[in-house]
Amino acid sequence: MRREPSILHLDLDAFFAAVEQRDKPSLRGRPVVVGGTGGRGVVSTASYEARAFGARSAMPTAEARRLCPPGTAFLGGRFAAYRRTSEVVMALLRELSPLVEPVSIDEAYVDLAAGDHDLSVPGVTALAADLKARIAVATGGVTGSVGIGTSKAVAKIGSELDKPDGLTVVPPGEELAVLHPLPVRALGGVGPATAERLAQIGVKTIGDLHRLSLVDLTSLVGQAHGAGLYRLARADDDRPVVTDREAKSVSAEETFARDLTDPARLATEIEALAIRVGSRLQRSGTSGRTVTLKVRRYDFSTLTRSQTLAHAVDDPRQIAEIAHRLLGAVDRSGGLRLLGVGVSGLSPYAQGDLFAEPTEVVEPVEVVEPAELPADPEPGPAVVAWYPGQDVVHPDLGSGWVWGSGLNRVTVRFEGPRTTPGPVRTLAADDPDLQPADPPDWTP
DNA sequence: TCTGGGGTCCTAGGACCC
DNA sequence: TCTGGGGTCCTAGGACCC
Repeated sequence: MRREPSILHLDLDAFFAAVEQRDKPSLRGRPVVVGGTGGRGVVSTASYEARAFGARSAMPTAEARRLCPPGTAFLGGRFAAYRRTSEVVMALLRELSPLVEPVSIDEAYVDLAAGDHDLSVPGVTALAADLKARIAVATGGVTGSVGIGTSKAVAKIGSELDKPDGLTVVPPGEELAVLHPLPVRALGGVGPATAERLAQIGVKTIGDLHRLSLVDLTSLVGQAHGAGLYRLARADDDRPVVTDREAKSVSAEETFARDLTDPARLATEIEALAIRVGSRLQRSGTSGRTVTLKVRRYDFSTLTRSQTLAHAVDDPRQIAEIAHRLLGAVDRSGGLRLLGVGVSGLSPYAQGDLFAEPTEVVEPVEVVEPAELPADPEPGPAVVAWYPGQDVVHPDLGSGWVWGSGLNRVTVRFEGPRTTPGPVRTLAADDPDLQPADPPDWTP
């Protein structure tokens, strides 16, 4: 725990749904559910309007459909748009400090002590308010909740306290007063199973947890977990903000619309998964020694089978061959609902070739520097609001997304053939040919 | 038309080595 | 003759996170 509130946690509010509402004005103010739209889909994100009807993350989409009224939008998701919007936000965070730890596409920690900031409570409060305003402008209205405190755990809990669009600074010395009334579930690492175990001995709040001895806690939930919770209940958390971590495993899995029994179909699916995993390994210049097959049966029982090899692999054919052999040893009667293939035990460089250089991934990009363009007159009202990351279409130039925008110009990167990034073009912001793209998969 | 997909970390038992 | 213990690797499963 630090003496100053120098760790910031940002959590974007209902992020996927917020991006959809930004890009499709007709969705604003209405319930929006983003996630799997098929029969076995689950909800990734529900907008706050949808949450009012009970829709929640991880809920089966079928249940969300029952809960939400007609007119609710159920969307499959546009991950490229989310990633681009996320990058805009992460770039703003990196302006605050070089120490930014993205936790996921919509969440990050920032170590403000590594930047040049006034770390008093009023100082960081003003900083957070300014950050939130800049995020809203840069993303076209996506909001985030910020928590600031003397540790990661306190910052994270702070960001949860005032959602959405929240701002909570926990002053040094007040950590326990903030933590102790909260349910144990508020602590990172306390899920349904741990909460249930704690509830059985009458522990409901973090304050209750504080009264448990280390021995009681570890005997209840295990050595590492118990020791971790013992410290968290005391706001004793010195985990650093880490900018990038090496991946430890790469995997792909698929739930089928109907359970599969046909051996040929299963073999095809394994090959497809192995190609997804292998190509990602090759793109990142890694390979791994352990191949894992995951199987979920018709009754939702789930098992894994793995094999560790003498050498690391990244070749989809080899991965598929091992996964297929592992599948041969599991009971497939009754049908399989899901198959997954993963590779772990990763090491840099492929296939045990010690002298190979990592494959350089070259993205062909043709960029027209926006700097060559005339500057915008200042100040003045924007003609049209364009937002970085926004999907757009142009009758002659095709589909693309907004790279940057000024008061009366907009820079768009148009998609090239297939997935090759196309050229960047700058257009007048009021060009009538340029239109926001409608999000696909729109089901009223 | 119940329950996704991509991860991380921990535990526990057995094999094997010293 | 009898009886160890520690460390590491592998496998499988489970909890948890977003």
